[in-house]
Amino acid sequence: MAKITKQSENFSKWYTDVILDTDLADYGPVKGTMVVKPYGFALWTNIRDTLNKMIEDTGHENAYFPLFIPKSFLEKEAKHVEGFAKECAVVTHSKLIAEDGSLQVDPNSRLEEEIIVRPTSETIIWHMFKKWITSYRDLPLKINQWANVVRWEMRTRLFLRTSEFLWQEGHTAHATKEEAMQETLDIVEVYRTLFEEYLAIPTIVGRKSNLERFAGADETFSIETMMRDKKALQAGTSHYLGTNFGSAFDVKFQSKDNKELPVYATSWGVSTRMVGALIMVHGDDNGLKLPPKIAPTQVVIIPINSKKENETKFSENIQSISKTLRDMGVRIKVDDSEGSPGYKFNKWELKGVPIRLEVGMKEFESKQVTLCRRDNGEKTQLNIDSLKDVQEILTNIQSNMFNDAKQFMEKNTCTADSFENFSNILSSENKFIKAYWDGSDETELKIKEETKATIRCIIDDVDDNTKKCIYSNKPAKHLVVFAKAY
RNA sequence: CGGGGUGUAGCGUAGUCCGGUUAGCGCACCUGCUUUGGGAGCAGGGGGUCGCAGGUUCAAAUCCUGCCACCCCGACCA
Repeated sequence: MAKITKQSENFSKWYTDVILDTDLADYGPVKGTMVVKPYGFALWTNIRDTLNKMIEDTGHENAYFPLFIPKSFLEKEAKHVEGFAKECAVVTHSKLIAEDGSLQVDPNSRLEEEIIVRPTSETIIWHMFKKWITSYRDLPLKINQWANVVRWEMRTRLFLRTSEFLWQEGHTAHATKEEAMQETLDIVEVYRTLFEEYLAIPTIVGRKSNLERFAGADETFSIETMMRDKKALQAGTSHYLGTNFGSAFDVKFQSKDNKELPVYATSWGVSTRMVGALIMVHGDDNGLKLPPKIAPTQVVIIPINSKKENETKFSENIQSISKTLRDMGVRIKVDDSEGSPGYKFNKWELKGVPIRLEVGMKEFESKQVTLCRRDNGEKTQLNIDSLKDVQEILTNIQSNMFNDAKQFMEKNTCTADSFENFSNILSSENKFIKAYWDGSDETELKIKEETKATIRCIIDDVDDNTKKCIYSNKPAKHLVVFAKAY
């Protein structure tokens, strides 16, 4: 395990170093693909299980739809096609021929209709919804699936943007516009809770501008987060799809009073990108820093008994400490591998384990453990009889990490009253900027061109004429957050 | 696709301009001894079709031709 690049030297390199050195993931052989290694998968699993419970608790059911989508399905919703056409993996043949030890595609096996590897599942799900929805009694239909999707991206980065990624995608169908919009917003709250209470990541929530909206949505809400380099990461989205997919797939239902009515839709998702957010929001020069609630290992115990004194009693002590913690429901690991204590301290700090307990002869004799916190580096002595305090310390670390991140985001969010001021901030400090915007695509594009900052989301609407657009100076329609984004 | 690079052991590299011993070094790995409370030391050891194919030559990692792959910067994006 080599030393990682400092954040201040090269943040991108730091990010990659951390992922590779902590065994979260590795590169796959096909460009843009990623192997999620056991430590990374354990982290993902914890996030997934937490969110899955929240999704089920809000009345959604899990299901699984096919990976393969007929090409014609994607053509049915005009904007959806446009948005995804340029990044689809396409299956065109079904056979290979072995020739002198090499494989050739069999030209005779060409498929009549090409198959798309799903970049998202709206089309296939609405194809099925047509079969399932006929009456008001079938609504609302609230489905979620955990799946992999493929988007053939030009530039990829571990966890943030890979050709294939894991996610959950929720798809719901409703009888009214109001109900669908409420669902869209309810999900935003579910995501916000996941981020703030479990991942300890503060969020900014708002609507997307026309240009940034999901292909096929009438309205997109996004969860925006600030990384340690002050760049924004869109960490989750919830879309109000109106009747776009309902009408594209000809889904209608009969109401109580026997009318034929359109079906309203939502879709929403979060992905393995969350792991990237976790790394970049909390990590420091010593590596990962994982919030206790989702850390694969919450407490690592390092036995230190180099001289192998009193071995039996010593290891009984370690076992008793482990058992006490395990019985409390704490996820622990004892590192009794070979290697120096210093090496292990650094290794587990790098891996972001919230609490390290050092137990050597000193501690053994005084019936104590040395407790070191990953969030602030504090070392304290803890009596063996007070091990139950660990639970409370974990809770404290969790909230401390959230507060740190929140403070960081607030400190690096400002307002701008002129475009000159606006550009200066972006070129010198790279902060989030709250500013007024006239609501036009044109202005948004010009600002992006000149500063590389984009509208992350709309946080408020304006209807009096006193507020002016930061760029055009025309009457403002919205208060928005600008930032450079991943 | 436009611009710029790079391919030598698991990783990082020297050597290429100017062809010439057994392709060198660091990390990692293996063995042994000494160590072990903040990334241990010493000694020994294993691992290479020098991206691929062809050519020039007594001799090619090095020169020539062709191909392939990957990386960085731009448009796309959970």
